[in-house]
Amino acid sequence: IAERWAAADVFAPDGAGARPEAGAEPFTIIQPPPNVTGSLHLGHAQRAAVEDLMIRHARMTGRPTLFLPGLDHASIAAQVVLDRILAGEGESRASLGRERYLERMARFVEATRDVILGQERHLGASADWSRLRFTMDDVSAKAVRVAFKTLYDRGLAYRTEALVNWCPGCRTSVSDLEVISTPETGTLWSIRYHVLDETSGEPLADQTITVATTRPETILGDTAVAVHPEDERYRALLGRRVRIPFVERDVPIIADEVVDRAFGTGAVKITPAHDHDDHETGLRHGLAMPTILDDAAAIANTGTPYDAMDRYVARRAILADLAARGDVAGETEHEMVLGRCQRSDDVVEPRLKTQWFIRTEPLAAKALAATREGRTRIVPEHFEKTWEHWLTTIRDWNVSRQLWWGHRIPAWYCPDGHVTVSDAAGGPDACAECGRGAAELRQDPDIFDTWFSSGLWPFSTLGWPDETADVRRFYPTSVMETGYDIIFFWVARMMMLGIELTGIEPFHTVSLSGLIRDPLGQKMSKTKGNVVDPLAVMAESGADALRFALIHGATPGHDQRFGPQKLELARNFANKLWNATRFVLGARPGSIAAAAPRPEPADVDLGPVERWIRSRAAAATAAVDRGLADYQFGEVTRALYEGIWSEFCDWGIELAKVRLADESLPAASREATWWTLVDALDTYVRLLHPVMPFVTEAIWEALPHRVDDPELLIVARWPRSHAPDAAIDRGIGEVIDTIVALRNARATADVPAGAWLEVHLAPPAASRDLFGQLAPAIERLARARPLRVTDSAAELARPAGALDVVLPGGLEGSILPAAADVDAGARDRARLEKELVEAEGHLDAARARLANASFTDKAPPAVVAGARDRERELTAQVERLRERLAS
RNA sequence: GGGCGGUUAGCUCAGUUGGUCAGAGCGUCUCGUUUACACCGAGAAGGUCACUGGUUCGAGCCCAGUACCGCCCACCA
Repeated sequence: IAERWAAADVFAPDGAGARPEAGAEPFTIIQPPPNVTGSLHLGHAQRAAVEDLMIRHARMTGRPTLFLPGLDHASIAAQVVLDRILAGEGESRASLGRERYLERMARFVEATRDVILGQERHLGASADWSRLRFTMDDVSAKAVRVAFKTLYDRGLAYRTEALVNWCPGCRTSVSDLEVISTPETGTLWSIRYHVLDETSGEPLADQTITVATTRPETILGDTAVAVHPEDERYRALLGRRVRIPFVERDVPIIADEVVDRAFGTGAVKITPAHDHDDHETGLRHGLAMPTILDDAAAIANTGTPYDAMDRYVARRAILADLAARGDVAGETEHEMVLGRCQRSDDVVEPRLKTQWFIRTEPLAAKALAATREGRTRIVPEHFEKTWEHWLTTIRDWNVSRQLWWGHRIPAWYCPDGHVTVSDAAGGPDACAECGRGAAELRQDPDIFDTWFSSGLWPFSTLGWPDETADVRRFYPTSVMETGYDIIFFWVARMMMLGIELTGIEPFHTVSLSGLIRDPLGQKMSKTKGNVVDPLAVMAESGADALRFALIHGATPGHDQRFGPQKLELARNFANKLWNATRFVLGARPGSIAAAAPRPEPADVDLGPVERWIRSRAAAATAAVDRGLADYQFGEVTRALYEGIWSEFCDWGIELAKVRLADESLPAASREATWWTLVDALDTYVRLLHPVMPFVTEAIWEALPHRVDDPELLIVARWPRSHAPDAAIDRGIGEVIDTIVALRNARATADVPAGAWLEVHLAPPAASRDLFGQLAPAIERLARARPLRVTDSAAELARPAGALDVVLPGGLEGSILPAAADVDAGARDRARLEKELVEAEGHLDAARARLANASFTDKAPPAVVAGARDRERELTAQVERLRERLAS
């Protein structure tokens, strides 16, 4: 089927088969391009299902739709994966070198991209594959260069020495978002620093100041000890100096308000190059900032024996040596928060580095304005608070990565240290400041944070910065759909960069889905071994079932547990629809030729059942439209499940069967019934297509079409919504309630299900005709034969043992027992008694409500009228039940 | 330390303008006749909608507070 779609050229916005309506506004969806690091998981499948649902719906409404597929180079994630593979081959980043490493990466990516794209196609994603884009392709590369240069020219990108988050495992800096705060129990050591004698300048054996630290190895980088300015305990020591052990550095005791007197000893060692607070303190006091850790987080440049030791090895050694000197004053267990690398889980070290940053405050302000002023809407709404909070407390974004796989930062440095940022593919011709030739310039070895290029995705994929036709037509885009877990990483960056660089919000709606969890509610992860492979699921249950299950269980922004039961529900549903189709196709009256064109059945030939079937299909259309408009896709599938199964199959088809089989009716009537079934099925199949594209396309192929229908359902027109027929809905509703009540009575009385019993019904006057017309259907569905519809309850035949049915609408019935089973009525008495108790309860409540003057005064008239009706119905029902029980 | 979300039938969850809203699927218990479907059909049992107050004629639905659970953000050594 997917091949037929492709052959018909329906995926492109203006594909030959896509049939966009002239003048219709384009609909563009932004999907997160999956990482090229491996294969897709259920989260991707959910994303793709939801996105494809929106795209298919838009396409069916005649809009030119752009669903642009893509892949993200995922620099750090990809490197972590490749490094692991290389390790298995006995190689490493270092052993290969930059060039060969990148070649190896290209081969790796080539292999995984085919896997990923295959999975997306398998799912039925109706993307325009001819536009497949990659965040590392030439167009993206140009967008990255131009974006960066623009930001630089506007003073929004700057290079500075600052404390960055350094991951020793990945050997790169990472952004604040990639540092995961992890609560851990550590140790807080108290360490004595010896105060210097003011005259000799030598440390005093007996005068010390005790500092508290969780990282003793950073002692080697200490350049001060700080106390609170108003701390009486240390006032006398202010201005004195202490000697830092091992490095034998003499440093001042300074006063700074950052110190919390109540914490630890109230004195804190200051390591400006390896701690954020200390760095600030160091800047305030003009302290030296020696770096004592190398890229691998081993001690370096201290001139001590600890050099080259790993940070934790050094920590133990230093503690032991301090203890030997008698300078460890104590240690206590300490609950603290450690920053760990999102990718490698290594403890991140703050380090001083000269790197590139994006000034985020002005960008964030614009993004906030966009959501506050409603130009971009976030669904579900409550994420706006999270959004607000993050964007109002945002810090500058470190975009330099000391990795190889990614976009090289287009900044060149001349021997004099001048910076030249260029967006030219070949780099600058000369230093922007001193004019030195390109040969003397050296390009920054670093690459960009992978999210920098992802942040340009909505427009870089359309050809920006060039003024392409695609940019003009499809930008800004319509809906950005993704999981809420990357709202900061990706969504916020797209908004910030998009508004700054293009002057307009990149999309009008941000639709955030929840995460897929395993049946126990745990996050799926490879280490837990609870990851589900979408391909395996599809092999077992089909792509349609997977899509339905993923969409059915979801509420916007909320996680869902996913397991086999949900899949089974979906698969059964597809099966049900398939079987219903088989029935409809097989029930074609002989008077209709197999290839007959589909007529609009004439109103005169429609009976109540046919009108009801149409009405319910209309109701389903309205419900689906509502769900789609609100991004409540779970509501869409619920409406379809209910409409197709509980209404169309359970009642529509069953009621229609009677007329189809009735040879006494004119052929036109039976034909109208069949065409009505076809029509309803057609509507349901169209409505369901965005969720379950494959079965519906297959069913559609087998259905008779209208003259203006296209070959393929994927581009068939979305059903027009019209109001349900309230009168027929109410009437058939009564019939259904009656049949259920008759079945109920039969079951509770233990009358064999297969037995035909004589039934007398006295429907309310308004429904008498309808019951008369539907008598054959009631007969069949309630197994009531003969069935007599009488004008009043008084005429009901009620021999001994009759089963009684009393409905709220004023309807009564009797089921006459077989002669051999006169006790049936007695067995059924309990049911009637229970019904009486329930009805009385409801009646009491209704009366109490109406007795309340403030209710009748203040409630809307329609509500009061409804309550009156209900009271009347209940009163009648209670009376009749009492009579029946009394007789 | 802030913020957000959740708490509805044994399980998984719907319930968006407060007025038949107490629901669905699975599971459980009965029973299966009518050739679309046993991946099915019919019937049934099962909930003081976490708790406490408040607003209202009326509250799963709005407000305040409490208790658990989960998530996000957070540079206190």
